Amino acid sequence: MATEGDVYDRNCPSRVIANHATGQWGSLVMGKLLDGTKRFSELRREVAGVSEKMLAQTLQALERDGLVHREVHPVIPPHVDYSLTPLGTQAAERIRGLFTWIEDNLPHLLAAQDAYDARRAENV
Amino acid sequence: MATEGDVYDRNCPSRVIANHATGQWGSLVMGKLLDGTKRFSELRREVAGVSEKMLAQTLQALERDGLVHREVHPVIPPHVDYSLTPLGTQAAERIRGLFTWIEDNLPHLLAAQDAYDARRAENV
DNA sequence: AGCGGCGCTAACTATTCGTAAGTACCTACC
DNA sequence: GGTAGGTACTTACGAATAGTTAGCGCCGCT
Repeated sequence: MATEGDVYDRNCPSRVIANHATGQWGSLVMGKLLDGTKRFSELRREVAGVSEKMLAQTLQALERDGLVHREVHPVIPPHVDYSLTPLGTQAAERIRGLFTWIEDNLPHLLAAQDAYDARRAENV
Repeated sequence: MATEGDVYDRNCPSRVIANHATGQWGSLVMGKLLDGTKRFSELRREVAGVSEKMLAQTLQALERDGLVHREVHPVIPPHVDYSLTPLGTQAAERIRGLFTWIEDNLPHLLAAQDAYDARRAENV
């Protein structure tokens, strides 16, 4: 192995990429793009809560990492398509796996939160 | 389905849990704990770059979500063990999957960054 | 006797993020 | 024909969030 990655090394570039892919907006955008090509404004609407600033910033980071492909159609009004690269698709599948797991196990997770809060309450 | 989770709804509790699990420190901590029970100071050392404040905060969030188990041994000097719950183990496996994928594909990702930077440079 | 390790917490500061507005151009409507 | 709205962003500023430093009480080691 010529290049070795270690996300537990704070100076390893893989750490930065991991932050882009697992960050709040990066992960949600990747997950959405797994459904297919989307326009900027579609993502803005579908990834609820993201601001235009953060969406633009997130997409630029993911594009630089080679996870997202940006295609500009030089028409008026502007039309820009975002899609996953083959590389990005592989990453997105893993992210989506986590999200669906969380969604499927939400009842257990919420129950754990309640139990935790109850324990806290009685120990005061 | 009684309880429905949707990480793309900004008010869904799954969004918060997803942020804990995919956040910079949360994801790294979960990944590390997949190797087995760790003490606070072990995590601090092994998750390079985390501050004590963020580690404590992160562990508390993960504990509340039922992903991490915290066991205090009331001895002096203090001894606290952190481990993954069965629930946390499932989530951590998915996180680890993403990390190892990133580490394995680092050369491709770095190449993509270089290509992107080169494209930017000539278009100036 | 002093230093460092243990697992935190509190106060302060640096960095990041969200909010709101501006850009330049077009379509549709009244 | 003037206003409202949509496209894909960028910029400036206040608010939230993260990192830095210090301290705590107690211990073993030297």
